[in-house]
Amino acid sequence: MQQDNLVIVESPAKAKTIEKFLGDKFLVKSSYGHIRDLVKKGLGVDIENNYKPEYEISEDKHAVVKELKKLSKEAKHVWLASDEDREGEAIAWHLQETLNLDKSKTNRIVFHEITKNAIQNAIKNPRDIDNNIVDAQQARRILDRLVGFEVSPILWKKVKPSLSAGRVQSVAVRLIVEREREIIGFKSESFYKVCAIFNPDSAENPFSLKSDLNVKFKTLKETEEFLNHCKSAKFSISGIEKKPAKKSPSPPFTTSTLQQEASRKFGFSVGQTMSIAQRLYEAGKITYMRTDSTNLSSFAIDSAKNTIINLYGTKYSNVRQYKTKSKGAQEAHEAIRPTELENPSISGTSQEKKLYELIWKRTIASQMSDASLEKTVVTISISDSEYKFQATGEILLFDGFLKVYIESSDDETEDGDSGDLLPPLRENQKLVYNEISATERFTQHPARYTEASLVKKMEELGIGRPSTYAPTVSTIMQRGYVTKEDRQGEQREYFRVSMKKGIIKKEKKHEITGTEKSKLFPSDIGMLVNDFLVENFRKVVDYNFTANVEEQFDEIASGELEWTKMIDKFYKPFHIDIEKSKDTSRPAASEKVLGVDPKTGKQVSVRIARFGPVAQLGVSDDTQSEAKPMYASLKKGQLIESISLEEALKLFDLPREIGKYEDTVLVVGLGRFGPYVRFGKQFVSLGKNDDPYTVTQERAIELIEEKRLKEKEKVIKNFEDVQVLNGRFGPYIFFEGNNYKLPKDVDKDALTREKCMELIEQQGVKPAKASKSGKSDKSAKTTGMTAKKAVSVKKTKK
DNA sequence: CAGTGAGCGAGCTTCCGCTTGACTT
Repeated sequence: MQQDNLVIVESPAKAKTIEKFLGDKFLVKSSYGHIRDLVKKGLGVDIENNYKPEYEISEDKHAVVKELKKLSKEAKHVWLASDEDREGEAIAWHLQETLNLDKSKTNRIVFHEITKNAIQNAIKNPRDIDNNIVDAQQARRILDRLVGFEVSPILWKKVKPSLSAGRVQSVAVRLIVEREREIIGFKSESFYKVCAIFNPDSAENPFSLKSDLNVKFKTLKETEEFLNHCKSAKFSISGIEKKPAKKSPSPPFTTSTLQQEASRKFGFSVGQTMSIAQRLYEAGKITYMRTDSTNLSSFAIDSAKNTIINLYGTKYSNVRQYKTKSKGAQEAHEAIRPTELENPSISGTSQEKKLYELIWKRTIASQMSDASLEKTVVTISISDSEYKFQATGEILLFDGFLKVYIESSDDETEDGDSGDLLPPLRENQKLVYNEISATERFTQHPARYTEASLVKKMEELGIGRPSTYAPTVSTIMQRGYVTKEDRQGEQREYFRVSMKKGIIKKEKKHEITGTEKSKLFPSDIGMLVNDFLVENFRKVVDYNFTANVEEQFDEIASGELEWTKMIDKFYKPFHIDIEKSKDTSRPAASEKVLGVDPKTGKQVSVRIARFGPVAQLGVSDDTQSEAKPMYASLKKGQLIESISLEEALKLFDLPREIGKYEDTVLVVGLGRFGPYVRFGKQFVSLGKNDDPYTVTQERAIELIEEKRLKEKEKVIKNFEDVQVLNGRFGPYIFFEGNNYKLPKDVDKDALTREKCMELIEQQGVKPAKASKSGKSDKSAKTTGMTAKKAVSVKKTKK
């Protein structure tokens, strides 16, 4: 059966919804995003020919294009209904070109909400493709290609193959590198924070009042002087100030704010959040999840209002319109919201439920009344002193939106005690102290980025789009520029001085500081590449570069600027920088001399070598009399930028001998997968709590025996060249470095060598994996396993 | 897995933004 009208949208889920609204004269299909792009191989831009782009149908889109071609030929009218933004306009244009659509029967339509009314309205108000907007997109695309494909090859040559640079990713890396340098350069200072607990001086209405001193002392001496003064001082309330305050809800979610809240509240990575949201979207539970708009449709506002009145009453409802303020927003979609606002929860996995409920709460709260509070500040003066104590209290007069949703914040401040209820107090009331205490605190370095806070920063700078935030974060990790890591904190000493009944007590205490969870750290390569880019392509990695070119794209879109002129103006000087950078020597800072080893007098340096960052003891171009230099890989978490001479020297303490067992030396070392004990040719991992620098012979022997026991249990049958082994996924056959499946119905205990060979032949004999010469059977086994793994990885990639 | 760190130089890598699936171990 053939329909008169073909409507093409970007997303299949959207197509499904729209089809319901349009009736049976309309067939709604999806293009699955862009169908055409610059050629995959080579630059794809003809520089000599006024930057003429060379497009091709994307690899995975041939089937879609074929189907759409057929359907569009059959249809009487084709409606290009891609999103109303730059990319959407380009998608419509590429469709028209690729499908060879007859202009007389093709129209471009857009709608802002997915309702029957809006869509029928759109059909009534068709237009043509706006070529200026298409040109703006082409300029964007071509600029990104020129930057990416001209700078990346320079990195392959100067630093390492397969690296990459781009308008978005390189700035993201720069943010992380520069933040790390701020942290490295940060000098923490300590100060004393003074708190007091007061009681009334008469016993009639007992209470205790917590308060903070309005100054912080720099030294212990000052602090003790102050406490001494307090011994005999008189305290009284010199002021009570009440101030009304209100809090307003945040706007509904965009992609970036959803990623941030899901990260803060549930610890989701940005990729995780997006894939859960994708499932909710496909199930029709929420609106589109890649959006920069905080706008809600009139339908959503109405039904939020009804839901709020039903659940909480009229005084909780407050209809609000939000304006999107992020840079470069294109507003093709609504904010992320539940499709049905009357449903506070849904069925699904626990993650889906959590995310849905978060979206529901945020959306509903955004349409609720302000919370109103009363803040009270009580000032307590001290006789013969300028200093004052202050107690603050907060009373919630009306909860409003807080009934539903409380937003989390990135900087979790240590003292969140500003919301206490104060006891009844009066001016000039006399107080006595119960305890006055001063605790040593430390200034904090700026926080490292999390995935989500990086996205927040990128959005502020207008870098990247909702559809690329998560992929960009994973690209810079894949390239090895940054890693997401946990770090264990360190113990720190601090003082606490307290006074009760005139007696001053000084204590030394301990706390753990510097613990990091899922934070982004730059690698040495990341720092090196960043410095190279900043030095040679300052303009492109400038934080304002995107904002500047966006302004020009807007001018192209409004017809004030020709796209080829804009690109030419950018490319000419850019390409000169490319040529210049080829002449520069290897990026600076590739080697750093730390100093001299006091024991041997040899030079200690660090650099990036073929297998990563290493410390080097000695100089390689020394005279023949010198021995070859020694090398040691840097440990995880150590950076060339910040490693000290002492830390570098310590790396050479391993491997070290710790004794003998069964006439074989025991050597402790640090491998790629952590600390180990080597016993002859066998390697045994150290436990979590074993320190390779202090581990004893006894402990090592214990570990070896443990491993031996495991090995014993591993072998089920041993026919010398063929073995039946117990593996992670159950028993399997091992032969010539390869693993073979053991069918479930075979009794493993009754296996013979012949039966094994039969099973192997059935599965096809795999080529023997040559083991490294001079290795024992056991190590041959392990190398065989990895070799097989590597092969299968390659296969899936193809 | 647990070494290595130099060197011939084939053929490969790479961007940003739109969209979803497709494979198993």
